[in-house]
Amino acid sequence: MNIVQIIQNAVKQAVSELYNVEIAVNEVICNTTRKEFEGDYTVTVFNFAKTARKAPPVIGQELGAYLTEHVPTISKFNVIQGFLNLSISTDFWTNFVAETTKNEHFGQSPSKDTRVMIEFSSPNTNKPLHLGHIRNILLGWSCSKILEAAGYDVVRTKVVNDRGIAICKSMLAWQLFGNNDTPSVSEEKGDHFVGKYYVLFEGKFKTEYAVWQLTDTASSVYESKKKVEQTTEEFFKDFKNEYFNNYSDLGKQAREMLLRWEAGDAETRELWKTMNGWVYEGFNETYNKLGVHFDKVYYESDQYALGKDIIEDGIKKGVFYQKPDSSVWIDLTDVKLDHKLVLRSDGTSVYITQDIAMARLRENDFHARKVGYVVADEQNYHFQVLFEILKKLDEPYANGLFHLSYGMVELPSGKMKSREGTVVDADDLIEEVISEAKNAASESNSLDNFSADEKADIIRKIGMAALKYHIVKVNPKKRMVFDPKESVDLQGHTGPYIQYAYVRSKSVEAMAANAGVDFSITELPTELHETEKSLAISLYEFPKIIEDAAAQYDPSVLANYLYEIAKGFSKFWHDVPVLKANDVEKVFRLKLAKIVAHTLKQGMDLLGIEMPERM
RNA sequence: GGUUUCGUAGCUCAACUGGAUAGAGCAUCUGACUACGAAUCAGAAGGUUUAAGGUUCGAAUCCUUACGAGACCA
Repeated sequence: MNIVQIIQNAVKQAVSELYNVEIAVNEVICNTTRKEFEGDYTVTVFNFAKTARKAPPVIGQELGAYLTEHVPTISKFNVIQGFLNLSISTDFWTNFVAETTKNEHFGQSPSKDTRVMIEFSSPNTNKPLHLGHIRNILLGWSCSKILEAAGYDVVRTKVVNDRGIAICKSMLAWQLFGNNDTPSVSEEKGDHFVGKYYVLFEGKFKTEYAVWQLTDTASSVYESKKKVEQTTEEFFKDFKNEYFNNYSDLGKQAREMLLRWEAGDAETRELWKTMNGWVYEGFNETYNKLGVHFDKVYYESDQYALGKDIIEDGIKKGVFYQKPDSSVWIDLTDVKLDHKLVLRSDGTSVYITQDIAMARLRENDFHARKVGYVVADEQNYHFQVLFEILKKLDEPYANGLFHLSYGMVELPSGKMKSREGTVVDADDLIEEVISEAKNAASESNSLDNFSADEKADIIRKIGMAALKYHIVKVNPKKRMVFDPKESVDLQGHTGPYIQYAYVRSKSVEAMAANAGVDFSITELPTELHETEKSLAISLYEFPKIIEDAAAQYDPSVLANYLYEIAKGFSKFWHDVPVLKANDVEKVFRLKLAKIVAHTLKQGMDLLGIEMPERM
């Protein structure tokens, strides 16, 4: 049992015995003591003051006396106002360090016997990945790793949005203007290549639209449909979609292509396969650079027509109802949501229908009892609705659904807008952080002894750590402002700072081994330096931090914790000598350094960040 | 218009979910490399937690209102 739980249980016991009041264990507030006070853990006793009918300081004294008597690891206590500060005996911490060095799996929880599926990334095939996708991918990946460490059996999936009008636009533009060009001929990454044609389509369409606006047809449309006080400019801005659907030649061609695709036209399907193939090659390259992979990829094209049987099933169960125009709806007013359309009157499905179908498909494949979707918070409402519907349909995994909702990424200049060309491309960004790491490395000579390949690999790890840590340290729920310049910072609260602490801890270990330190010494120090103790206390929390991060689906909890450890170690490094200490202290401090190294490496791995052995 | 999330140092983020004097990093200023590695450490300065009320032993955190920003739904 964890020391905090021991204290909580003992307090519960004490309150029951001393005051005849029954409280729940989790009502006992027990935190680490702030550093300006003496003690390791602090119990807040105000809560019991009312029911026990005594002044908080008195209760503190009485509880303190009880705890030091009944819990052997508590050596002494002091009371300030309603705060009971408890000191844990030194040998508890030294033993913790000695035992943990033997535990190669420190931080890994035992199996929870539960499968969890986590869906992330889920890109469209018409444009390359950008900064927003990077946040999604890093969150999804690190959550999946953290859940694994917390004892879950994790399945990673993505759903590729590979069909629809958007990809038809790219296909059409390539057909019309591509001259049979290919990514390999033009030496472009496949996803960028296809994205280029999407942009090209939009450009051509815009020109076509502008020309049309000068025609008589356009004028008469404007005159007959304009709202009061609406300028031509405003009107045509709003009218764009309608123009695309009803007047545009390019729009007509794109829609015809979509119809041919849906009809299964061989030539169209062939082109579609080829172009999506290029995109996947490009995506995979980016996924590899980010160090992520998936266990199962689903394609929207495989299942977009599914879901109708589910609708019928739902109508039979009385979950859905049909209107006279034969459209199908669900009434969610009982959970404070609206009536929601699940099947159009023409029998075509809507987004949510496909999501229901997808959920069932994956249930058949994996039987996961927890299912998470990593999707930006603009879709909060959508997932609320989806989850309610799945609950009403009584799906077996319905109670384990969660939406890992994250805030959008903004630039210092505001939102990213593809139209204004302010989108930060994923591949560009990766390249940039690595080249920045290279600049920094060239200023020091610490990498001089390495081969060019080794050097490049270390620099890549440092650059990627800067980028990934910068993103993953922010609470997912919050919108974040991303300044590309800051993402390549290598000092302070950053990934490379943590890597540096790790590298130093490994280097002391190596030096100790070279110096022939006698590791067989089992004697432990009887007193601890302040920085040793606070480091030990922090390290002790590692398993709990992983559990917390897993429970909240929040990697930033772990990221910030690892920074604390690295910081604690850096201070320790400066404050206390290791190799020059006496034998008992030397061996103990090396053990402490070993646990730091283990914790940092494991922890960063859960964030998807690699550690260099030297830097 | 309705629903909803958010507002913390100049900037980017924390605050153990209601606990002690709101903490870090960057930027600014000052110290520490002939030292187990200076991508480091120590220190200074920086705050009426958007504003006003309320709840209580105790509020950045909960409630109400206003202002500001974002998202979704028609």
